[in-house]
Amino acid sequence: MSSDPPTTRDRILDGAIGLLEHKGEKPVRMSDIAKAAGLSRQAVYLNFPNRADLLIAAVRHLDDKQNVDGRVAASRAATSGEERLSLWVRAWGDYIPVIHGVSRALVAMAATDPDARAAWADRMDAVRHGCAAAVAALARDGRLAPDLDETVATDLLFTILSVHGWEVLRLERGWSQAAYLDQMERLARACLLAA
Amino acid sequence: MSSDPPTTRDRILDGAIGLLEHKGEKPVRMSDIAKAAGLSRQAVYLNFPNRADLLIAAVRHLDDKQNVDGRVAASRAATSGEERLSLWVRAWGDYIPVIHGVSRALVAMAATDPDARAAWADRMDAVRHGCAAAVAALARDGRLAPDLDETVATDLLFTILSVHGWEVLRLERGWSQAAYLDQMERLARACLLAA
DNA sequence: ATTGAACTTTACACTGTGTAAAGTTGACGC
DNA sequence: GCGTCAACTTTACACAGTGTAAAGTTCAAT
Repeated sequence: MSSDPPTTRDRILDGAIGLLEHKGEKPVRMSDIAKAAGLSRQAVYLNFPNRADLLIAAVRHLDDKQNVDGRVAASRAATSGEERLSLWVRAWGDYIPVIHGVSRALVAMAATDPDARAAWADRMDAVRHGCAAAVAALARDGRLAPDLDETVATDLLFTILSVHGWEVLRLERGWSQAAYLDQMERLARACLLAA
Repeated sequence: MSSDPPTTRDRILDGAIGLLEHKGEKPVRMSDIAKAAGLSRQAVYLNFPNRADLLIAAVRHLDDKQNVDGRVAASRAATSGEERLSLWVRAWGDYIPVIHGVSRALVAMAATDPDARAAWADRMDAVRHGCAAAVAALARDGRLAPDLDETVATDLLFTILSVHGWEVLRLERGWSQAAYLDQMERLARACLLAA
């Protein structure tokens, strides 16, 4: 079952993802990715028109391999709004480490490339939808803080759960993933729940 | 009083800051900065060894012109810990729009340039100190949430008050500065204060 | 034996940074 | 008026990284 050798395309994407995950200091170049996939630089351009498209494909590749949909489905199964909020915070919080490497590269690329910008905006929109759904579930239960409008609450939750925040706490401040998740859940509840 | 014509150095820095403030799409190049200052590209290199140093100087220049110390001093004058937290959130929150343009450029530069990385880390450290002082004041008053260690509380406040968060809410989500400040104050209180 | 796809090799155009050096300009001292 | 010094311009080039172009290799399938 699926023991076929991976396609060149997949080898490139897996190589790129690997490099971006453990990347230090220097940005990952097309030639680095080629080397990681055991190809010439030109062969990479036979599979992807440019760096932006490669990075965008890498994100989608990760989503497939890591089953984002499945992860998120768990939070949709929640019975109460509060439970849904917790599950969502943890589902997304646990997905951040997975996409973090590629995300960094894509965000950096977004500074110069409109396609990269659009692709990242698109993904962040999906995350915002997850936040909106959690907030809506809270509101339905009458558990949303009364002075919070649903849109504002969604924006707040979305901001709290930013990849950037994860990077600061986890990588710069040295928090464990468990501590990160606990505090984000606590923060989300403190900020959104009615007293 | 101080009606001397500005030095070339200052004209370069002011020009760079202006460009970075209203920058759209494309990154600001050395030649753009030169043009803004009414100089040749080479003249810029007579004043700054490289782009990273120019950006770092621009941040410091802004600090001087905008009197960071004065702004922060207000929060130090607070009598209660709670007041200090509010004043700090607002002082820093109101400074973010000022440095935001240069900050973006410096952070982007940090991806490739160790000096830029160090300069930005240094500034963020200063902000963290402001957060730590506010948290310490709360703790002194016994108003810090009992399940929060001072370090964790500082990290949380620091993350909440990230430039990135401001960008998301203010620029992407279209919040007003007043709404941003109100919600950040509310968030900080919800997250840090004892019930 | 031929073909075609996947790949390599070589080479080059382009952008932006940074270096190098010779030439211009104008204020100031004498 | 003359030199000179600093601030600047102009021209030119090295370098990295992306992306394009095209000719050559390899090998499996037909």
